[in-house]
Amino acid sequence: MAATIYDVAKKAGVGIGTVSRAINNSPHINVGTKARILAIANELHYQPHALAQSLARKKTNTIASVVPFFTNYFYVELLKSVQRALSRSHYDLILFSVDRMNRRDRTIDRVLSERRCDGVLIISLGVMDGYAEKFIAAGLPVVLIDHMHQALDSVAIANREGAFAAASHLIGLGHRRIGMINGHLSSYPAKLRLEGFRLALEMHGLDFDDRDLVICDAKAGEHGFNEAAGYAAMQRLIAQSHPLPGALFVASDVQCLGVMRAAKEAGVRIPQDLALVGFDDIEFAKFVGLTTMRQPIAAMGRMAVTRLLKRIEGRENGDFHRELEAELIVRESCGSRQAFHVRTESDTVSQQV
Amino acid sequence: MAATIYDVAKKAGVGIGTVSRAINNSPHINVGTKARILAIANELHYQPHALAQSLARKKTNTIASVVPFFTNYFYVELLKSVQRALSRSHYDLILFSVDRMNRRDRTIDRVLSERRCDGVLIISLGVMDGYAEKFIAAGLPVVLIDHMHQALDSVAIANREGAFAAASHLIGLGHRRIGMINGHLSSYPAKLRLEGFRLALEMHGLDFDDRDLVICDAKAGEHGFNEAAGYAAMQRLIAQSHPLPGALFVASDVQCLGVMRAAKEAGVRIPQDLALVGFDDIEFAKFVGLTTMRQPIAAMGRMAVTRLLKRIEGRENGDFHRELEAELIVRESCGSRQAFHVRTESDTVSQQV
DNA sequence: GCCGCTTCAGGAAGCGCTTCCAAAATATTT
DNA sequence: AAATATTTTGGAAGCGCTTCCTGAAGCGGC
Repeated sequence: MAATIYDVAKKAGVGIGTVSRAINNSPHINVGTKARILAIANELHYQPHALAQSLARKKTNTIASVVPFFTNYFYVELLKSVQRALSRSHYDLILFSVDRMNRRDRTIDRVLSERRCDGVLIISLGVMDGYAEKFIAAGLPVVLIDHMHQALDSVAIANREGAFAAASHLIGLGHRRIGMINGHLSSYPAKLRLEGFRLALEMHGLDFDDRDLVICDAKAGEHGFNEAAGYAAMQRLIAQSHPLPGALFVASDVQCLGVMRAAKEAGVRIPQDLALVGFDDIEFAKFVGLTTMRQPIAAMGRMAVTRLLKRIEGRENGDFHRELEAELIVRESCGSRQAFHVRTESDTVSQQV
Repeated sequence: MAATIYDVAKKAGVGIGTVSRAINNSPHINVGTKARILAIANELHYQPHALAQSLARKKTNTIASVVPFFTNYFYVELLKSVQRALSRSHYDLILFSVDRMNRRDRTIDRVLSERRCDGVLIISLGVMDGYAEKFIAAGLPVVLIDHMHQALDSVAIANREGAFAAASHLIGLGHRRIGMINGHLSSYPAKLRLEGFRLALEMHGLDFDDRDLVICDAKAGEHGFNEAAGYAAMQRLIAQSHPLPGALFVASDVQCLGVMRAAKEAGVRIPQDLALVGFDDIEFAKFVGLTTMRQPIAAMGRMAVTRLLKRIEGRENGDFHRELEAELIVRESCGSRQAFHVRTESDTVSQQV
C-alpha cells in the first residue's frame, strides 16, 4: 500500500542503503543525492515504517507507563506533564493501566517481555523485589514515580516532610489536639504522611490519642483516597472521638471534601470548630478554600521523564532518588489569620459562610 | 539477550515454524509436540517479540488515541473507560496528546504514516476533510468521540437535545428569562448546545436577548471550558445584563464553578437569585449541589472501542453515528422543589448556605 | 600514469517473527 | 502391500527497515 524504502530507491535510481542514509541524516552521503532522494520521498509521501525501524534498530522510541487508572486528579496531571515532557523528544507514550491490583504483576510482566518500549515509568505502584531485578537484568530503565525502591530510580514527594509541615502549621496556629484522617497504610505515601504527622506532634511535645486517628479502608484498591472514604472516616471520627479535636490533618484533598461534607452534616463548622489541612492541592481545593500541601506534580513528571531519557541514552547511571518538597498553601479551612495567598484565592468561594 | 524463537526451536529439536504454530495455537500441530514446545518455551522464559510479530503479521494490536490533553475530568474519565474496554481485548493503547492545537494535523499525520496502530480514536477533535479521506484511503479505522464527521464513525453526546432538556427544565420551573454562558463556538459541542438552548426557548415562545448570552474566549485552546473562563463570563454577564436573568444555563460544569465563584463575590445567591444548570456532571457537581446534564462518558468510551474493534476486525462497515443522551440530574442549584435525587446527593454540601 | 586516500553508493545480512509450500510421516482405503 | 489421503513438520521467503562490508569513483601527489 504505502511507499516503502524500495519504492523510493527505485524511483530515485539508487540503492536502499542510500535512501536510508538520506532520511536518517547520515553524514556519509552526497548532499546532492540526499536532496534528490528527499524530494522523491516527499513526492511519494514516503514515511518510514516505525515498527520496521524499531526492529532493525533495536530501539522502539516508546516509553511505557504503568498507571493505576483511578479517576484521580493526581494521575491526570502527572500524565499530562509526562506527555508534555515527552513531546519534546521523539518518544511515544504507551499506556498500561492497572485497574485491578492483582493484575499489576502481569501487566509489568508484559511490559518487560514484549520489548515494546525503551523505558518504563511506574506510577504510584510498588514493585516487588523480584521485578526490580528483572528490570535490571533486562537492561530496561525504570523510573518510579510517587513510590520508592532501593534498586530503582524514583521521583517522589517528600511525604514525611510535607505531613510534618502541615501538622506544624496547625500547631503554630495554637492547636494542641490534632487528629488525622489517613489513607490505608498499604499505601506508601500514607505511611510516610502518618510518620511525618506523628513526628511533628512529638517534636512539639504533644500527645496523640489513637482515637483521633482514622485510617480509611483500602476498599477498591484506591487505598481509601477518595471522597466517600473521607466522608465515612469523618463520621467515624465524630463517633469515636468526643469532643472532637480542634484541628485535623487529612492525608489527601479528595478525602477532605468528604470530611467537609460529613462535618457539614454533623454541624461541625470549619474552621471555627475544626481547622482543616489537606494534602495535594487538587483543583477544587482552591474552590472550597482548603488549606493544603501542594504537590509539585508537573515537576515530578518532568523530572521523571528527564531522568528516564538520560538512562535510556546511557548518559547517566548511579542511584537516583529525588524527593520534591510539598508547599504549604494557606486558605480558609485552617482558620489562619495570616492570608499568605494571592487575592484571587482569598476571594474563593468557601464552604463555610 | 532474551530467548528467540530459534532458541526454542533448537532446544526442542524442531523447526521454527513448528514453534510458531505451537505458541499461536495453530490447529496444524500435533498436541504432543505442542505441549513439549510450550514447556520448553516456558522454561526459557520465551516471549514473542511484539514488534517482530506486528511486522510479520501486519497487525500491531495497538490502537492510538489522539487526545487534547487538558486536565479535564471529561478526558480522564473517557480514557479510563477506553482503557477498561481495551483491557478485555488484546490491544494496547498508545497516547498521542495534542497540547497545542496547531500541532493537531501533524500529530494525526504521524499516526497515519507510522503505521503503529490498527485503529484510531480521536477525542474531541475536529478532523479536516482531507484527513478523513486519508484515513479511509489508508484503510485505517477511526472512531471520533465527542465530535462528528460525515465520513467517519462517531460516538457523541446528544448535545443539542441535552441543552434543550436543561433549558426546558428551567422553563418548567417557571423561569421566563434565561441566560446562557457558553464555550467558544469553535467547539462543536458548544455550538450544538447553543442551538438546543435556543430551540427550547423558541418552542416555549420565549424571547432571548443577546445580552443574556456570554461566549467565553477560546483562550489556551480549551474553548473556554474552564473555571477561570466561567468566572470571567459571569462577571461580564453581571456587567452587561441588568437586572440579571433569573436562570442561567452554563455549557459545562467547570465553567459553572467559576460562575458560582463570581456570583458569590457579587452577592448573587444561588438558587434564590439565580437558578443554575450545568452540563457534564463532573465529580464536584455533586459536591456543590449543581443541577446538571450528566454525560454518559463511560458508555461513550466503551461504545467507541467496541465499534473500533469491530471495524478493525472487518466485522462491520457502514455508517455509524451514535448519539448518547445526557441525563438531567437535579440538585440544589436550580432551586427545584422536587428533589429527584437520592439521599446522599441531597445532603451534599452546597455553596449557598 | 600509477598509487594511496577519501568520499560515496550498492546491496546482502540481519532484526524476530509469520506464512506458505513442499516434503515427511502417519493413517486410511483398496 | 500398494495407493491414496491426511496430518504434521521444516524452513525459505518476506515484513520494512538499518548497518556493515565491499567496491567504484574522484582526487592529489609522485
